[in-house]
Amino acid sequence: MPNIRDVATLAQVAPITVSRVLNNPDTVSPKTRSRVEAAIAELEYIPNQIARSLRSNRTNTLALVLTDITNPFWTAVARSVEDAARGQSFNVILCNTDENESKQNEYLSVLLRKRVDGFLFVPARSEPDAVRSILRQKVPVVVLDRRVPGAEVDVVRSNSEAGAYELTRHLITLGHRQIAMLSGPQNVSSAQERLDGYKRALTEAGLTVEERWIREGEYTVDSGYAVAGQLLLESELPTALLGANNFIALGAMRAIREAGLRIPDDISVTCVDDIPDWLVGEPFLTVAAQSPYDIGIQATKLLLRQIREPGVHSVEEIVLPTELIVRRSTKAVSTQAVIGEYGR
Amino acid sequence: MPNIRDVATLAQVAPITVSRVLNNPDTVSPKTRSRVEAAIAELEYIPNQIARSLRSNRTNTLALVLTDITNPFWTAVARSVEDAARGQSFNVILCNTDENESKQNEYLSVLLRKRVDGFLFVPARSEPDAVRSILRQKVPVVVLDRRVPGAEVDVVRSNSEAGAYELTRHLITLGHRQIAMLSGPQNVSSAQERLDGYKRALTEAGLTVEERWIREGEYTVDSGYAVAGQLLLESELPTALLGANNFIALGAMRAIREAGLRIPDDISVTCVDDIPDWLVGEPFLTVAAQSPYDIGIQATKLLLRQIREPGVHSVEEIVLPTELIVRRSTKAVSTQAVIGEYGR
DNA sequence: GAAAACGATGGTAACGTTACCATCTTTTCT
DNA sequence: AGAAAAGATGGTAACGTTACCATCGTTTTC
Repeated sequence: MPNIRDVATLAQVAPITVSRVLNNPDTVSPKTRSRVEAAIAELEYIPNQIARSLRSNRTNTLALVLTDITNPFWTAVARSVEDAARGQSFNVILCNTDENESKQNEYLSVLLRKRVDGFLFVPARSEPDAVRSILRQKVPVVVLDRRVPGAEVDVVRSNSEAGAYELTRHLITLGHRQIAMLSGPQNVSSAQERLDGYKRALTEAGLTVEERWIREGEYTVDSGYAVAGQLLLESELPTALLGANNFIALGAMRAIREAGLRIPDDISVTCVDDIPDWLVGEPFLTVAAQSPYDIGIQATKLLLRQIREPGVHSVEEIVLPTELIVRRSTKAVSTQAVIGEYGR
Repeated sequence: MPNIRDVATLAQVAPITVSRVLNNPDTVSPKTRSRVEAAIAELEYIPNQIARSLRSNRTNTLALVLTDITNPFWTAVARSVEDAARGQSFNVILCNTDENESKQNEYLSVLLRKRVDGFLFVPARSEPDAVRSILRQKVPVVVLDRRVPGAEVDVVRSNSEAGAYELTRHLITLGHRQIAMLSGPQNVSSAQERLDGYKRALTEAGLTVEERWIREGEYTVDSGYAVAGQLLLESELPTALLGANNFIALGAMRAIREAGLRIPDDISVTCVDDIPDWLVGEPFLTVAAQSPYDIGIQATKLLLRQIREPGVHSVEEIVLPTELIVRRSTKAVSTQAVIGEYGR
């Protein structure tokens, strides 16, 4: 592969002149410039960004470290981040951690070595150490989807507490009293908040929070399937089920169906996180929808601002609302008369 | 950020010795090594991969250039590529081209400048120019999902022709005679092949290929919606509809539903590409499923082989089978007795 | 017409790392 | 004991680019 010197030799100029043609064409006389451009074309010269990065300390690359691109929520985030980054001529390195801390830390270490210009980061746990290890190197970070108590860092997330609260209220309004909460891992802030929202709705409605209806699992289909399976073995079944995220609910739905029960006739099912309606023929799940595309856009904006304007910024926390979308997976409890009113 | 020289100074050794501790620890005496390691820890030194890459001509980065990460098919490919790359300590840069050629070419140019070690590439068109522009720089490439006549390049793809053929046969066996083909863009090989498979099945069954049942569109939900909408305005409606990919079928399903028709009672719908069953509560679409995860794994393996063993390789073409999965979106034509036999 | 300003171009060094060869010390062998 | 081999460490240069300063020639200014 030819380098800038080869071009310079062919065009009979100094390497620096070639550099100028590439970066500040106006500072080179038209005559010389066209000679250089001809040489570039003839050699099919492609500037070496590695060398540029070494000089400039800029890679024009962002790291997107998330749990699992396979979840449509994260797919949408990834798409929006890539869109926003592209517009500012940044590329995106994609990393799936599967909420696995050692995998996550390995990624962070490699990415720091690669000198990415910034991180869009979904920490596997609420503990601030991982985020701090980035901040300590003075590399810009924006945390997505989760809070990290103890770290001074920009965060873009949804209002999980309110989302779970509204869903629970929706179920209560439909007459449900036995509402199971399939919670996410409690060392993740969004899972905590969703559990909090569930509890608040019950308490405000004058109902008691019963521990037997609360089950903790992972944010995965398999975990939702397993935990719901367990729940369905009990003598008393819930009339409604709140999944902490879409995957948990999908797994639970499978378990429910395999147990020979019908949704929503026997059990209502709902969750935080939507599944894009164009993905499923007829959208079915009642959900508290987040706006993953927005989250990605906003986070990338914040990150690029940190990169472009170093100096000290105030720490930003952007909390986006969730939207209750009532579909066919929830239904009034048959044995009870209920006023069909929700969302307030 | 400290560099190798800072570490060397603190440990009272030469920079090269620090380099050795990092890359060939055995060649340094235990005494010196621990002194260096202490200095590394104290300074929180992070080796600069940029400088390493400049010397070694290796970035340990792959480019994944696909059409749209939002399509679950590509999501699965991306996931598998990332998994396979991680195992060999490579990172993946993700790029969405939306089948837009200028976007694609811009990406290729940036990625070549970044000196990625190889490309996993889904070309927007069948023309070989884009692939050739990479090959000319002697950068390893593997093409995904599509053939590129005229370019000597490794390809990993599904047998689209057979997939469409089997689906069409399935429909014919169910008694359908008015089978519409919502085809993909004809400058993409997979779309051509799917149309070919459709035609072959009709011809072999002694049916005539009627142009009015063939409509070309993009591989998107919106396009499927629009094209199907058009089709439904005609005086004679098809009894079955074959979408060239999942998105086209999903769009068509929306159009059909909005037209007040029922699937499969009024129209059977089917397509190439599955939608992961764990994503939808109850899988509904009859499809010719590809194996996106496999495609990604195989392609990454081929690419890493090219990278690891430069020399000349024979050009590989890996064609994976599709699998006919019959679900509830297809049904025998009511007015005709039909033998319920498919797939041979 | 001389001084000043400007425009165009080039030389050198530096970004951080490591390959190559050189040097010095220690161990092994006869 | 002396020579040879092995082990440990270092100096220098190079990867490809660009910042900084210098130089040269031309144009502008009074």
